[in-house]
Amino acid sequence: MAKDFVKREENYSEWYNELVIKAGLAESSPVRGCMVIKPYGYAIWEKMQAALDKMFKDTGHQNAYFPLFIPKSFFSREASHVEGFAKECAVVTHYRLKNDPNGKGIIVDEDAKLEEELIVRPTSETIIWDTYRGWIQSYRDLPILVNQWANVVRWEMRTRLFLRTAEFLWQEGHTAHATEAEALEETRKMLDVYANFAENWMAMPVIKGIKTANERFAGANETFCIEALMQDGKALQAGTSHFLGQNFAKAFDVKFLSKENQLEYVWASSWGVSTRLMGALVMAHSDDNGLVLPPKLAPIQVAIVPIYKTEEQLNTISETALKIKSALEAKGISVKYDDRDTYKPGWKFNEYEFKGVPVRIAIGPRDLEQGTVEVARRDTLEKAIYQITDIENKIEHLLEQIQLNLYQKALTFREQKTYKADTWEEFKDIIENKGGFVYAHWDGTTETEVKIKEETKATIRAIPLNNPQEEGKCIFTGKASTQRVLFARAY
RNA sequence: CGGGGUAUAGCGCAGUCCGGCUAGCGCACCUGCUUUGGGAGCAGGGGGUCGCAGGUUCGAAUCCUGCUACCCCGACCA
Repeated sequence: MAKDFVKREENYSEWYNELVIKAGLAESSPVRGCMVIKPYGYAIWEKMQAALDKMFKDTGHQNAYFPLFIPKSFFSREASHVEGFAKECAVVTHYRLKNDPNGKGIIVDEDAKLEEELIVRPTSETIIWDTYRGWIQSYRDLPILVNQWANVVRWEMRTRLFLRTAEFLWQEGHTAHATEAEALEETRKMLDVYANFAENWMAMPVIKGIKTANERFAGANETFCIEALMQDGKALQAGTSHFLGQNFAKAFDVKFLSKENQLEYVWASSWGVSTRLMGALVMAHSDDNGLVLPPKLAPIQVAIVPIYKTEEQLNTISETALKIKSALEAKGISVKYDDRDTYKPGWKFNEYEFKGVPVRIAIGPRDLEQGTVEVARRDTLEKAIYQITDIENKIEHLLEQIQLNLYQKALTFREQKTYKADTWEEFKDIIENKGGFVYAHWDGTTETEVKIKEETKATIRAIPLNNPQEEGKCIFTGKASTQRVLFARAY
């Protein structure tokens, strides 16, 4: 596969697209902008889900499920929310089809028109807050800490596999609190959960920050985000956590009686990550030989390939291979022993390399004589001879090393691609010619932000948390500024 | 929604300008033999409403009209 595969440097988008398709992660579907997630891709998503779900449960959340369809009127309740999503909603208008009386095919039955159109959810704040009204009367009913795993639909103009599809899978947490401080704390806590997941599971370093008003979620008072840098120097928003204030409580009339017997509006947060993380994972680590998966998210962590000429050889090799397999599995390591005789070893080597399997073990007659195996690691492509004795601990250690190395590699890359710009010329030069993150002073106005975007396609990705304060002048207007913000071109 | 492009086997393409025998090539697939420590070789074989619908013609992948889908660049976005 790698032999007729587009190189990263030649065309990053094409490289990404081919990789996703040829590694068996996903493919586009007959429906505009939609995507089929194939078994291998879904297996990775399931590992992500499992890890995230546990983190949500560990922070006191429960899962629930709300309807796919939202009455149109719900959307207009929160003004900025409807404005933000109106342009990309799929709408259900009828509920029945019939045979075309004029002969062929099937048509919409005009008699089956819905009184009120239904929106296919682009996000669930509205239906959830409508529901929460019935769940909340007193401060004793709070907080509500609920997450839902679901699909949502946003009718985007242009789509890209995983990064932007018309329908995508995600989780959305929706919490309700008695106080502003508690809701804010929840918002920050979940941002930390996301950052932790990105860095420790995906091996992808992220910048935590706050979005500018211009980039804020429609209906939020504050949007927190984690931003990652991809290998082509473009930024990717990997997760968001929103402080919604009392906006949705007011729009859906969700009040509670406080300890002090006062009727008050509920405070809210919402937070989500999506299958976009799959795209991030691919773009963060993979190379010209294909996918590179961090061990913690690899569906197959170790592939064992036998090398043999005769059936007797295969039988003796299998004996050793299966012993190694169960020793590794006893450690919780997922292993595939690939003794298919329909493919040759060289073909299998490339196959597992292309699919990003972190560790490959090859066992041949030579190894059997010497009590060794050949171990190849995907991240560095290095091969080494290991004694079989204590192999499970050595491999376990190696997987940990690979996980750390991938993170370190991505971090080093990001640091190399992070710049400071003090003048407009410098800023434009970096954005145009180098790519990456650029820290620069900004006068704090949306007007300037929009103009910078128009001229350079760079947007403010975030105002980093704990951002050092520093006197300076806006690179665009020259007006006074107190801190640098993070700019980049983004996906 | 604006600008550009493409549509021929599972994938990638040639053929279209200038209509003509049975629509080709590479990869993949199937069978057989030889192979197996980094994508094997040889031989044989299967697979096509040429995007859809009309039209011109003795004859259309090729010319004309209409439609549809997809890709790239913008605007929009996780």
